[in-house]
This record gives sequence, structure tokens and C-alpha cells, in this order.
Amino acid sequence: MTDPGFAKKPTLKDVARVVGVSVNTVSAILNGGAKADRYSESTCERVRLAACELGYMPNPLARTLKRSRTRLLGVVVISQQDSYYASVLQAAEEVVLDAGYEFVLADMSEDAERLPQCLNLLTAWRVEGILAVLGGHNVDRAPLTQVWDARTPVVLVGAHRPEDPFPCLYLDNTGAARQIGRHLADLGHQRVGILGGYESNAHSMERIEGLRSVFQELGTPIPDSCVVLHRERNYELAAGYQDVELLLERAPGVTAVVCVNDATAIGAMTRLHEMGYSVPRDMSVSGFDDLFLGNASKPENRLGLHVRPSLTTLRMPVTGIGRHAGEALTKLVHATADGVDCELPPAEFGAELVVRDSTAPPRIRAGCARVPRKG
Amino acid sequence: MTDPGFAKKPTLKDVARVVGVSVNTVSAILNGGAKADRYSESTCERVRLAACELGYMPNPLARTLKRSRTRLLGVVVISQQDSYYASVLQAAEEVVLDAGYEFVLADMSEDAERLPQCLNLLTAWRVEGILAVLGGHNVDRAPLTQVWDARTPVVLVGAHRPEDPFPCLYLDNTGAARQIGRHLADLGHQRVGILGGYESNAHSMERIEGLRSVFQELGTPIPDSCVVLHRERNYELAAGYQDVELLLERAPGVTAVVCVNDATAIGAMTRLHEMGYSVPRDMSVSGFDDLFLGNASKPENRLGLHVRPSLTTLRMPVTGIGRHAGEALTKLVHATADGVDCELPPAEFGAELVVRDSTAPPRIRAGCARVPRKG
DNA sequence: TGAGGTCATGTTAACGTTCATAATGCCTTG
DNA sequence: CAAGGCATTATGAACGTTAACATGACCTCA
Repeated sequence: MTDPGFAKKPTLKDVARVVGVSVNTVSAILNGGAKADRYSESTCERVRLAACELGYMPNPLARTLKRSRTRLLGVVVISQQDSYYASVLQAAEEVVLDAGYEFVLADMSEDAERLPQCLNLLTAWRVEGILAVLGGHNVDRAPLTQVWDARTPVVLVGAHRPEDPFPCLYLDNTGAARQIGRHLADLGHQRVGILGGYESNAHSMERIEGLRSVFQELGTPIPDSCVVLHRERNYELAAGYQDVELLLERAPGVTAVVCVNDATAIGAMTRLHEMGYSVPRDMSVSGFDDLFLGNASKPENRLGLHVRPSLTTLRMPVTGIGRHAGEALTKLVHATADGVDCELPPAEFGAELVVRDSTAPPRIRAGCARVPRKG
Repeated sequence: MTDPGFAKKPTLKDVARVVGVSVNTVSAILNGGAKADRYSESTCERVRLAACELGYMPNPLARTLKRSRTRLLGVVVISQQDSYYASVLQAAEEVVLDAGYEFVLADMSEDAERLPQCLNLLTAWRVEGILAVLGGHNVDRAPLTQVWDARTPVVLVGAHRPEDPFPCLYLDNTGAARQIGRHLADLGHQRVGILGGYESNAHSMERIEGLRSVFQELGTPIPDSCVVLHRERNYELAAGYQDVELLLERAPGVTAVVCVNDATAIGAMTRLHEMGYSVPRDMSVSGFDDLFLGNASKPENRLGLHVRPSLTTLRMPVTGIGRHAGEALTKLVHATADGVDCELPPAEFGAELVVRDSTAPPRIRAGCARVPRKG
């Protein structure tokens, strides 16, 4: 092997040699701040000039090795692909960058078993705090608790469990589901079907529970046959497309289908259309998330507006959760760095019902709204 | 300030003290490989046990400081938000992780001016190579060339320019646009409108050019009035929704609208529907990308299938580009590390026409297909 | 004149690794 | 029995940076 051909970046030593001063002098001057004042104007000038000419850039590896603070924060995310989590992360990253930290990201790729492995990666990098974005996924949190017990701050975006010692930010899924339930009940629906995600997902289960509780209280409880769970963890367009057919076979009388996310609802609407159903006349459909493409601040970028009929759904405060998470984590890290204890309460976030055109009163109050199948 | 409350991770020294051997011994044994053989079985055993008990994890900062190789690769991306680029990145990351490297990510947040700043961040981290994902965005590449000249390997995902010294991977936008152009011409369209993205985007311009060339050759060139460019860089659902109306005002006779991406096409179809047009009877619409939600390998996750009518579009080989980029970069980095020169040719990727229901023969060959406005 | 005080800079020792080389002890062999 | 060989472990210097402390020159004032 010949000599490695990488560009060698100039170091403090190189600058020092050029200027003719000691390494320490260069370091102190370039770091600015209080100590730079003690050096003469002309030296400072020469050092800065030389550093600039050589294209000197401090090596963060060496720097953080020396100081014991890395100014690195770790993120474990259940799936970067999921636009919901991606949005949360982006909001959090903004906050964290402003506070002078950087993110190191570890993606679990939807595999719950990989949490320990991801945490190892992050702690190996000596991150000063960890943001875990697990959402409703059923992940064993013991490794997180372990990290927390080793005095590394942790903030979890996901359902709070009583044994969790770290602060959690979570959605009020039950309350959100109750909103859509009441909306459908108000419209006159009595028999509602659910495309409910998969069993190991807490978000799914809470949403199903919330919906059921509404109809329970009204005296028209939702039977198990009206709830379809998915086999796989991947719960997108394809799942709704396939599962809605299953639902209609099992529970022919339903007049509304509540889906646990927008993608599923859109997939379901496609299949319903193919089967000859007219939404919302023959069947009401609703989603969850109010998914968007691109810039969340433009209302027209909400995907639910661009399907026919437009989709009734629940808008989740993704940006709010992300910002809050970033702030909580930096606060916690600062406290820990100062050796101070800091207790942060769990925080719950509510969703907002967005009524569009995919929900309407049922055509026939009690009977079977079944239409002959075409597809 | 009291003492920093961070957990202090055990170091080689700690392990060495516990076992009663020198630091070097521990390092050599834990690194495994050839040198570990020279130590006695019992020492190895004791070292490994102690390391495990103490929870020792090598500090990658110190390690990469010592070896001059960081095994870090940098990524600059024009926008992480854009699902197209996000998919390219994910495919590239897989390849790169397999090769034993890690990604450091710098996001330009759609701001072309931020390239130098992002590159500074990456070179400060002493990355061994840089993957720049700029797509069609008009970014000054001088900073990239500078990095390349400093012997840091660079791979660009984006249009190749003759002055670029680094390998580029790019889409055959012209060819793709010619495919959709011929498809529309074959259907009998003579007057085609374009929602063309924005002017500084090379992808946009190439697609427009390709389309125009087809109709030029057929003797029915597309006039400027039929091409609508967008004011902002953000080109998603909202843009198509707004711009299609503008197009119809400027060019009343068009029978088909070609959009430079799927989101725009979907937005346009929504507005057309509101205005009382029936697609594809009154107007054909086509997109670009064949956007998907979630898992790309499931055909039902293509968004174009879930709008009515389903969207005719061009499928881009995102995963292929990402994998190829990852492979090219690791190859280049290896070559550079070995001091070997390695020339990689620019690579072009083709798109695949996916014909669905949003394109059909024009209802009236030559006349005005205008329908009274409702919305 | 010399004690004390600035000012401007240099010295030294870390941070946690790794690598090249040196050293120790033991065993063989002529 | 000494010289050499082998197996095992230790030593020291480096990577690039920072922080505490030390030095020396010059000035002031009693």
C-alpha cells in the first residue's frame, strides 16, 4: 500500500510554525473569547491571517476529546422513512442546532430489537443526551432506562408508561379517537368499522380503544368483527387497500370506516371506489395525521385535500412535539452538565379534528349499505 | 458550577488497571485480529471479561484521532424533506454502512448559498468522502470542485456539467420527458401545457426541453404561453393547485398538462376537478417520479394509484441511483486511501413510463376543450 | 535599586487511542 | 553454559486540541 492520498488538513501546529509562535497561542487566539485579549493586536492579526490562508479548521474530534463535552446529541428513531417521525425530527433538530448541539442519528428501520444496538452506537459517540422517537411502536424500554440510570438524559417521544423514569411526550390518541367517534355518532353512524394498524402498536390500540369507548357509551358498542388488524408492521397505502375488503366481508353492515392513519384511509378509499362504493354516500371514511407533502405550513400541501372526496382526519401537532422534544432535551442536558437535578413532567399533545368531505350521514340508518361488487 | 454530572465511561486505562496489565495489551486484545493471537489465552479471557463487566466501549473520537482514517462519509443534501432525495439517501446509506462507514449529514434546507457552509462542517469532521445530492437545483459547484482538488473524493447526484471533475449520477430527464411527449402525441394531443417547476432547476428545464423537442419535431411546437414556471422553490401540491389555473388562462386550447413531478400533478388535478374539468376526458394530466408513501417495493404504495383518475407518470430509479452513488463513493474512497487514481465515468439513469388513467385521447382534436368554470 | 505588577508568550500535561519498538522471561540447542 | 529464538507483555510517542501554570521582559513606585 502506498501512502494514503487523503488531503491532510493543516493543524494548529502548522499555523504556529508559519507565524512563529507556540501552538497554545494560536489555540487561544482562534478560540476568541476572554483569553484572546491578553495577546497583542499584531500577533492576533498575524495568527488569524495565517489560519485563514492555510485554511485551518479546528478538528472537532480532537477538540471534543480534550474537553469532556462533545456537544453531541443522539437520536434513535423507529423509522426515518415515516414522514410523521421525520417531521418531528426536523422540528427537534432546528431547536437543538440553535442551542449549539449536533445530532447523531441512529435508525432502527422499524426493528424493535435494534434499540440496544442503536443506543450502543450513540453512547459510544459520547452523546450528552438521547432523543428516542418510538411513537406507538412496542419497543422494550429497558435499555433506555439503563442509559438514563447511567445519568445520560433521555427524552422519549412516545406513549408514557408508569415505570419510565424519563420525560415522555405523547399524543392523546384516545381523546383524538373520541373526537372522530363523536363526529361520526353525531352524523348518525351506529355501526363503524376500524382499520386499526397492528396489534403491537400502542397508538393503534389507543385509537381503537378511544373510538370504541364512544360507541360503548352510546349503547352501540363496536364488536370485534368490525376491527381489522394488519399482519405487517408496514402500514401504508397498500394496507388500507387490502384490509378494507376484509372488513366489509367480516362486517357487512358498517356505514363508516375509521382508519388509524391517512395513508391507510386513502388506500381504503381507492379499493372502495373500485368495488363500486361511493364515499361518503355509501360509506364514510376518516384518517389520522393530516399528512402533508413538502411544506407543512401551506394548507394546500395536506394530502387529504387532494383525494376525492377530500379526507376527514385528525391533525397531529408534529412540529409542536418536535420543538418541545428538542427544548426538553437541551434543558435536561444543561441541568445535567451543571450537576443539577431537573424533573420534567410527561406532556400530552392533543389533535384537531379536520372535517372534510369523506364523512357524511349514513344513507340507510340501520340496514345494509352494501353495493354490488364490481372490482 | 458543580462537577458535571455526566456518566464517565470506562476507558482502556480503567480496564487495564482492573486486570493488572498495560493499556496497550487491552487495546490489542480488544481490537482482535492478528495481534490478539500473541497474547496468552488466560490474559485474553481476563481482559475480555473485565471489559464486558465495566461496560467498556472504545471511544471513536480518540480512535479516529489516532488512526488518520475517520471512516466517516459526508452527505450534503439540498433538502432532506423531499421524499425523492430522502429515498436516494437511504439507499446510499445502506451500501455505505455495509462497507463500514458512517454518514455525517448536512442539510442545505433548499438554500443554494449554504453549500460552502455545509462543506465546511463536513471537512471539519474529516470525512473521507462526500456525497452531494443536489438534483436539479442550481447550486454553484465551485466549492465542491475545491474539495475535490484537495483530494477528497466527491460523488454528485445531479446534472453533469462539463467542468465538473467528479463523477456525476444523473437522470435522463430529456429522454424521460420525450417518452411522455411521445405518449401524448400518440394519443393525438397537439397542444400541451407544462407546469414546469422553477427556472433555476435543471431537472425542470431539461424536462421542459425534452417535451418541447418532441412536439417541435412533429411540427406542433409548444409556445411559451403553454409553459408556466413557479415563483418559489417549493414545488409541491400547492404549486400545481395554483399554477394549473394560470396555465388555462394563458393557454385556453391545451388538451394535456404535463407536470414536472407527481405532487404538482395531483394538485393540478384537484384544481381541475374543482373547475369542472373531467380528467382525462377534458384534459390529460401526467406527473413525474411515481412517488410512493412508505415501502417502495410494494406497488400499491405508489401514490399515483390512489388518486382518481390514477396518474400517468414516469418512474424514477431512486433506489438504483442511491445504491450506485454509495458504491461509487466507497470505491473512490478506497482508491484514494490506497493512493491509487480512480476515474469513474458519469452515469445516466433512465426513467420508465407508467401509463395509468389520467391520460387519454383529447375529446376534440383541434378546438377549445374549455368547460364552464364552477370553482 | 529592587519588590511587585502587568503584559505577552511558552511549557507541560492531559484527553483515549494505536503503533512501532523495546524488554522480559523461558526454552532450545550447539 | 552461553547464544539465540520464541512467546508474552510493557514502554513511549504520537494524533490535534485545550487548560493550568510558568516564564521573562518591561514598567512603576517606594
